[in-house]
Amino acid sequence: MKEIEFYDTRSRKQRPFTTLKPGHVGMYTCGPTVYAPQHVGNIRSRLLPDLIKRFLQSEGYEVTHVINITDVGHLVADADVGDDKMEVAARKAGLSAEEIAEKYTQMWRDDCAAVNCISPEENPKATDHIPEQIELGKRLEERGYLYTIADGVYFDTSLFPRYAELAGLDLEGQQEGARIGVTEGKKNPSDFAVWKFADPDMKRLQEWDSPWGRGFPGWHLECSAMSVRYLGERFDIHTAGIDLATVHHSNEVAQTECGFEVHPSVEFWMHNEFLDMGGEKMSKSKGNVKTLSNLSERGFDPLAFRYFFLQAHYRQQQAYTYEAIEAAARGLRRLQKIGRALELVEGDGNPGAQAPLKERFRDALADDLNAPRAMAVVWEVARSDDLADVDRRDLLRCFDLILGLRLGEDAAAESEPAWEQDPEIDGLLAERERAREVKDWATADRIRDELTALEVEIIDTPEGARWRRIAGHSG
RNA sequence: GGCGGCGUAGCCAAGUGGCUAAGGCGCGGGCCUGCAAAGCCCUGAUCCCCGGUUCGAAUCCGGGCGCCGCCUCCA
Repeated sequence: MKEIEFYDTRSRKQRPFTTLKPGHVGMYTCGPTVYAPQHVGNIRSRLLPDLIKRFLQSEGYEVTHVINITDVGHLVADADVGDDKMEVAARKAGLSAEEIAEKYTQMWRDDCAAVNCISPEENPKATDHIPEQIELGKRLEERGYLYTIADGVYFDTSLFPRYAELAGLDLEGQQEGARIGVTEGKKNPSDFAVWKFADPDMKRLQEWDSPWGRGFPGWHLECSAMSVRYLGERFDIHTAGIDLATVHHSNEVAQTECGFEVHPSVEFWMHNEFLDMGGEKMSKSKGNVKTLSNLSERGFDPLAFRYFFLQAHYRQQQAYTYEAIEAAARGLRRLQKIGRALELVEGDGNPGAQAPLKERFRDALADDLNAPRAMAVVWEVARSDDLADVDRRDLLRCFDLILGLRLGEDAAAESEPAWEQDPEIDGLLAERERAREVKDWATADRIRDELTALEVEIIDTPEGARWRRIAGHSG
């Protein structure tokens, strides 16, 4: 049994996992901005905390997981005052910001359920916590960290010596405005808005009164305010995509640690790497597979994405290709078949025989969640000739508590997709059946070829011939 | 300009100083099946290039080449 170790972005190393409160883990995850459907990269960022949670639960920890819903803000660019992702989406759809948020929040939750994520204990919305955010802003103001300029109230990062620590920034070397316009009046390039003033000429759908005037909170404020509200001023794990580490999380740390005078506010910063889309920008016009529903439309089980996720280490960029997803779907299906067949085995297993495999699986995950290594153990069990079936069954059950691949699911409930019917095709099939009865294989094969040309696949079963459409591979 | 990551068999991907370089998918071969599907078995790499350290390197160091990400309220 190895000690559990996780890589922590702040200390830039893998170190033994410890908790602030014995047996309990507080974990915060930066959740979705709900103005559009989530893409597969977002889902990867959702699967990381789910893996952490399942693993730690299997280790006996009680995990309180909080994922926020960002349903306000997000300026598209400084140049476009008032152009805000929520607002733009709402305007386009002719809906209110709340309706847009509701729609995409639900879509996100459906996606999470489709990849079998355990629901978080708390799933707070930013707009439901405006008072908490204002309260934190006031604390920062009282402690002298804020200053006001034309478009809002800003945090002076030069007053927080540890500002560059999390992201390992070289503030001197940063090129302000390298990718975005400079905001007039900021004291330091890294300063960020805690509260933005509403543009008097542009009525926003979402704005609130505050001690600093009417406006809306800076994006970073919500995560500080809500993590403290639900997990306390200090908690154990904070997860998100790696892109958020540099700016968002540096700012979050600044707010929480300055506002509440604590350090460190987060024990383990765990960031997942991006999917490598091969330099190809995801776009609907290109028909690139990029959302979970796109996968479903192509006939893939959404859990194939979960399997795909488990095949690579979370801190490595993972190449996202059609081929890889197809391979994952196939691997998943085979594993599920094995798991389901083993569920029919009766009897008790032998814990002694299971122990070594269990330990290797567990130790792989204890080593900064090395899921690919754990999966190798899973396959070893799935295909083992040495283990008794009861032991293979028990082991896969145990593993699947963490994998979440529904390996032992009731075969009858899931089973094969329903066999299809169609007068024309059924007619050809009947003709083929007659040919087969008289062993006229030439005719039977000719009909098979005809149907194959129509993208129809014939499967002979003990109950007779069945058919189904071959999943499309276009795009 | 600053910061970070990667380059291992056709594809995805573990391994980061020393057993025969995990695992999945595909390809090929075989078994089974009239054929096919499913299933089962077998099968493949000396680790981007060059130089160095070492008894010994995919694994450490230096130099190339190539790819990707962050520095934007992008996962």
